[in-house]
Amino acid sequence: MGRQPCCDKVGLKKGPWTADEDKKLINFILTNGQCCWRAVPKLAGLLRCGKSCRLRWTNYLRPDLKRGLLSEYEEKMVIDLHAQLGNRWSKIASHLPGRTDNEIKNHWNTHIKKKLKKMGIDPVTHKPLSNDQPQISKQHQPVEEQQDQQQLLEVDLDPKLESQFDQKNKEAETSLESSTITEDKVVTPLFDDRMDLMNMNGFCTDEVPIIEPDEILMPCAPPASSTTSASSYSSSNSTNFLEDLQLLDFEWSCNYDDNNSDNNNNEDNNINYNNIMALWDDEDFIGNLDFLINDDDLDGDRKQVLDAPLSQCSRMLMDSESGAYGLF
DNA sequence: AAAGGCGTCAACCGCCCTCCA
DNA sequence: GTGGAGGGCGGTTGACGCCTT
Repeated sequence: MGRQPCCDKVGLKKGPWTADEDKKLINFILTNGQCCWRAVPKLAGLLRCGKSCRLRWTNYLRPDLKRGLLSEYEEKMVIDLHAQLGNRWSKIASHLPGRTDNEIKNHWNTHIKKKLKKMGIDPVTHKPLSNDQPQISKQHQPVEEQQDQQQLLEVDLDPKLESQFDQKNKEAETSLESSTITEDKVVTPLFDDRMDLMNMNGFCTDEVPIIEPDEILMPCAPPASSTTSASSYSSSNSTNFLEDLQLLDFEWSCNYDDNNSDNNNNEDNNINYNNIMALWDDEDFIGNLDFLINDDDLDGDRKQVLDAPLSQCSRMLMDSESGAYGLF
């Protein structure tokens, strides 16, 4: 006998999620947190497999997700990490804040693979393609492509950081002869040092923890005017779920203070939770969610917002017991 | 304007791993 | 030690939109 299916598939809905289903799922997770996924569809009133709910949440609805194309820097990180880890997309994703394994996998297959092949690099081995395989001879390769190829091997750094990096790298060279991979962490002197420097610069990288049920990061735009109300925005000027949240009349501070971990106070949590629930009851908001689902034409400015470093994030915590969200 | 090709990506499938009774 | 449940992961599929002819 084969393994039993993860759920009874009879009568279960498949295919694209509707805004209403999204609402139900988010509603449920905001209320109860991420618990047993198998029970989620039943409790949330969804005709979906638990697995489908988990995927929908982790790949699309999670509030800390970045949307839009991978930045050049992220792309280079993916290539670098792929060279070390292979197709371990979740590991790679854990190094890229706000990106999912599915997103990275798709981007790899649709963009990066072609890019590397075009430049004569084998996307599997990350070595120059052998002669029997079609490749562009370097002699005949356009200069700019040769430059691209070189740049792919190096992650761009802020010039201010470059000198710091050089110094740190020298130290690293003395302690580590070569890159090594451990079970859970890529140990690449060059790469990790760059990561350290990025952290110094306020850009969160390195080991990005998988989101815990009680800890969710919210990218944060500059503090919105407190006069903005939930009912005053429309889908026409709102392209992003996260942005929309920030436009609302919440007392959400963007000045996240790590030492302020005491902020998990229930009163604030309840206030914010009520705001969020009110938000989900707002039909415009669901409209925006639908817009988000079909969001495929972000303009440059918005993409910048989406790519904003996590240093600009406020931190949204979900009380693991009450399931209520609170914000620092 | 219509048809076909192509690219993209959300979602599904099935295997694997971990945990726990 | 063993088997089942639940979740994670990587590969694949299919719907949809855009582009070309």
